[in-house]
Amino acid sequence: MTRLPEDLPECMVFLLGKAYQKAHGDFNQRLRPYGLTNMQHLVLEGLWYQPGMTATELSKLLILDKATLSGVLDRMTETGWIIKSPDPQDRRVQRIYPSEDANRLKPELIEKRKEANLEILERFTPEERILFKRFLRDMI
Amino acid sequence: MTRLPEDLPECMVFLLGKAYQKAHGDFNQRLRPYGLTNMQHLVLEGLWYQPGMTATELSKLLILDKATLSGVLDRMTETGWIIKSPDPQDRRVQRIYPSEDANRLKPELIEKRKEANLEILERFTPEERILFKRFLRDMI
DNA sequence: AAAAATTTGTTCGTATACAAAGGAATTATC
DNA sequence: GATAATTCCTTTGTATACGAACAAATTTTT
Repeated sequence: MTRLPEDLPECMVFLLGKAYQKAHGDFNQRLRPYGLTNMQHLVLEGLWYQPGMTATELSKLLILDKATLSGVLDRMTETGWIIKSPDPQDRRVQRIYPSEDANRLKPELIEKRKEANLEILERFTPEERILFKRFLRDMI
Repeated sequence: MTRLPEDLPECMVFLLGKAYQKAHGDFNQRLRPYGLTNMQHLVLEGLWYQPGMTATELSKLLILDKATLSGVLDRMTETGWIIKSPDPQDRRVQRIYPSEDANRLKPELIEKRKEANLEILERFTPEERILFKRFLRDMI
């Protein structure tokens, strides 16, 4: 079995990518039974925090490209997770709300994210958890 | 301006994703003049480490889905960064090599990754850098 | 109020990502 | 030594990602 080039385990882009790949994949597995993706779950969290946001507001909140979000919202409308309703003040804008079905599943779905988060953090000590999160936040 | 839901800055999947998004985007900017992507650069690093690897070996080394790698290698062959040559022992296998053009740019390209890495790390103290990398490696 | 600039959201093009299925070649098993 | 199991890689289908260009609507400027 080939080993890693000496530098790769030192390269932050690589390390961040692989750590995210792992966390992202695990969380997606957890969401699979619901037919939701990580990204779609994230959108719901945003909308539960503040229902009726516009796509632009959501994309700023979640640090997402508006072109990416556009597709995500399309699929979520298609599958009934969210509802778009036109803004009477500004005809360019659509206000976005979680659907009733989504709201019904809210406690369960929030719980899933907490589980996924704990699974990641449990290998670290409480001090390490604080530090790790601080490092990541400092990058954003 | 909307603020983040209280939990998002605590969610590791979110934090890892955004930190990676940032690092990945910055590195891609640096590589843009060469017409290379982060992923393609990574493939070259793998091949410089051990030329003649098969796609399967590369995908294990770089922790990549083989289906994803297949497309990346196609594009890199198309643009002349790598060369595929059939293995005489096993007709299923293609051995992959960096092209002459790629080798010529090797020092310059390696330097780019180092620069990107430093840009990320310079905001942390030496002790923090060690810790941060350890945390990320522990996740993989 | 007409022209210019900006904002909102979509569409297009390209590049990952990965599950699942498939074709071709090789190896293992009986 | 023929069948089964495995391996290598590609293809298909769906979901991000994001730059760039765009139409429609709104705001700003003059």
